[in-house]
Amino acid sequence: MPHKKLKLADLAKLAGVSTSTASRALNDNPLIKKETRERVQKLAKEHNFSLNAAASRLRLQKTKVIAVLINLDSETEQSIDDPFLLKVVSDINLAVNRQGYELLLSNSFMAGIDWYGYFIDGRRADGVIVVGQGKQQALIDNAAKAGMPLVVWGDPKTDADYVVVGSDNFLGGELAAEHLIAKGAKNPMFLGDPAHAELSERYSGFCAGAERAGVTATQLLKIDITSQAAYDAINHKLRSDGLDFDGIFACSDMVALGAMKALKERYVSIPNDVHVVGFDDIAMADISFPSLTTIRQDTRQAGELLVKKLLAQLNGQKVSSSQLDIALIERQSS
Amino acid sequence: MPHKKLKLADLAKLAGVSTSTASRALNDNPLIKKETRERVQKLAKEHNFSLNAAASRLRLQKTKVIAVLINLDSETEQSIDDPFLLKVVSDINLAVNRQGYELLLSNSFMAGIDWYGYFIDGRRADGVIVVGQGKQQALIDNAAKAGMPLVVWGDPKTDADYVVVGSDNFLGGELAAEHLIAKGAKNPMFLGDPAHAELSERYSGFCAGAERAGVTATQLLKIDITSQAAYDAINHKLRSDGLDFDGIFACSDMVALGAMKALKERYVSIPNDVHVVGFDDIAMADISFPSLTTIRQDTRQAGELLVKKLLAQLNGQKVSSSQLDIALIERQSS
DNA sequence: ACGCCTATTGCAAACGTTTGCATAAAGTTC
DNA sequence: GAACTTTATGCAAACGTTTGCAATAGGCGT
Repeated sequence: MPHKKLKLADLAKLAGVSTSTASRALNDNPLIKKETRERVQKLAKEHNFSLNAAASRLRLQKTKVIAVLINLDSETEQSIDDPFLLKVVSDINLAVNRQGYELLLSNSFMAGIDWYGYFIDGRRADGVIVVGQGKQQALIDNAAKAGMPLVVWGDPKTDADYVVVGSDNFLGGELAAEHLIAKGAKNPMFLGDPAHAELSERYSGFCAGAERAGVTATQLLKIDITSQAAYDAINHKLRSDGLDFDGIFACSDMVALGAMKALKERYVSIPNDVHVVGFDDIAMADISFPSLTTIRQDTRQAGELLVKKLLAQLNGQKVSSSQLDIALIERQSS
Repeated sequence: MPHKKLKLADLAKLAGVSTSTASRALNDNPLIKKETRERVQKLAKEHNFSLNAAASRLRLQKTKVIAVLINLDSETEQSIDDPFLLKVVSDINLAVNRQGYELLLSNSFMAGIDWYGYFIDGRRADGVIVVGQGKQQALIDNAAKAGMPLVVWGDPKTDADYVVVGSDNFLGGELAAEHLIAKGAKNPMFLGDPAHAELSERYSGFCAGAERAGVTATQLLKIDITSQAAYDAINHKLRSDGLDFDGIFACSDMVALGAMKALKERYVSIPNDVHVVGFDDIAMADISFPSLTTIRQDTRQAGELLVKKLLAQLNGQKVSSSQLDIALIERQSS
């Protein structure tokens, strides 16, 4: 069947009206008589008619598209591998769709230097959600200054001109520290890289919480945010320093799991010898053995909020950053 | 700075040429004198000029966009949670970008019933990559019959009118069975749901491999493809049947990890009492303890191939399904 | 000096919508 | 029944590209 493309004019002809009427009918414009509207809509459905989005976007100067820009640190173009990030993207996708928008999945590789030009001037999207603040925020700043509708997933305490949505990382760190110490840890250690905006907050919170609970000397093991790095670092530390810590607050669940593997291989008991707390609450946290105590980030709510704030901006409203609630989920690892 | 949008006509004026010349210059059309081309291009760069994609698409009848359609089984709109699927998407993203295309992330919720109408007639994308055959393939069939440029990630043995790229699932099953038995398993069990096209192949291969290795009686524990379901099912089985198996071939790593958790909680030794083999080789396979022997799927290559085949179709070439190599990665769980 | 070929550029139409404005038909008021 | 309002529809322009064709200029052979 040589399925030939219907354009609005064809549909209008079928319905015996003009294209303007057809257009308005499809948009349920009350200018058009109810019967006419319904007739056109029924016809459209029957013929599987769909508007040419390109033409529509050109005319409307709007795309009904939201771009999600994965902001990776690594210069080397790398695929994302932390399941948590992907979870965030997936939940954003859901929220975007629920609002009737489509999702353009992009990254710094495609968007280049001038995000405003690429997305907005280029009429590829009406607004952008940036996932991951990364270590350098200059490009985000530029885009924001150029007036690009923008929301960033990151640390909401960031003092910047753009809107950030994220968890209360500081509080998460506090909770983790207090929990570890309440469980008996005297020498808790932070595992991660405070160079990241979000992780820096977690680390600060961790130190503050520990101090408040009466532990002044905490360790910091600075590593990349991958399970492999965590595994290697713990192994190395055990070999060189021995077991001079009895609690770990890992900056992410993947990091925690990597650390736990190293501990288990050396027959360090979790939680008896070392208490472990992670961050994120990915699916694996519950499935690992022992299951992982962690700080849960509500990605579902995050997605909703990111999109809501972006759409508000598109509507010309002034919006500000906001923090998501987090919760400590106690499991076997502590 | 009230960054005002440059259109091609403005850029042309700046360069002192007509819009047609400017357009051709940007496309490096040799009709235009080299100097002119370079002058226009330099000017474009300086002013961060970018073409209005909507207008361009309208005129060209091409979008330079590839849609990725996540085909979830569940009627309930659910976010994806298997890290492997997300890995696939991420690698497709990479490959798509490398070809200069953009990626529209979509799903059955947005695309509705008539994929051809939505994506192609609607000028949202030039072609579609469907991730996941799922249990019902009618919609894929319809789209293919309507002539939609299409490649599916699934089981390449599927006898269908559309092009499928996927791993050699049958061989994977065989390798897993042979490996389990070589390691001493007498009563291997398959964990998964053969209703899925891909899993059915894995199961068939598993049975064939076992039989060839001299084990005729294999068990099948039919479960949803989630770690939680695996955990519950193994728990339930241990309680009701006791430990009447000594090898598990799980249809995915997540399933394997869920099963392993149940085993570990009941002090069943892995690999001494039960050998476990998974499928996919997600990051967690290496990080779990004991680390998980598994059949690796090459998602990187998958992404490349999916995109390559789709572009070939767009070029009018006839392409056919193809299989990816897989490999058994031996780790501690066997 | 003329015609012809090549190199470079510009003109104008077309892609398919949406919408301000004009129009036509029908109803209302005095 | 004239003037006016209301209701429903159509006309035509505009969104910003790309490209077939026409046009101009310069070079070259005779």
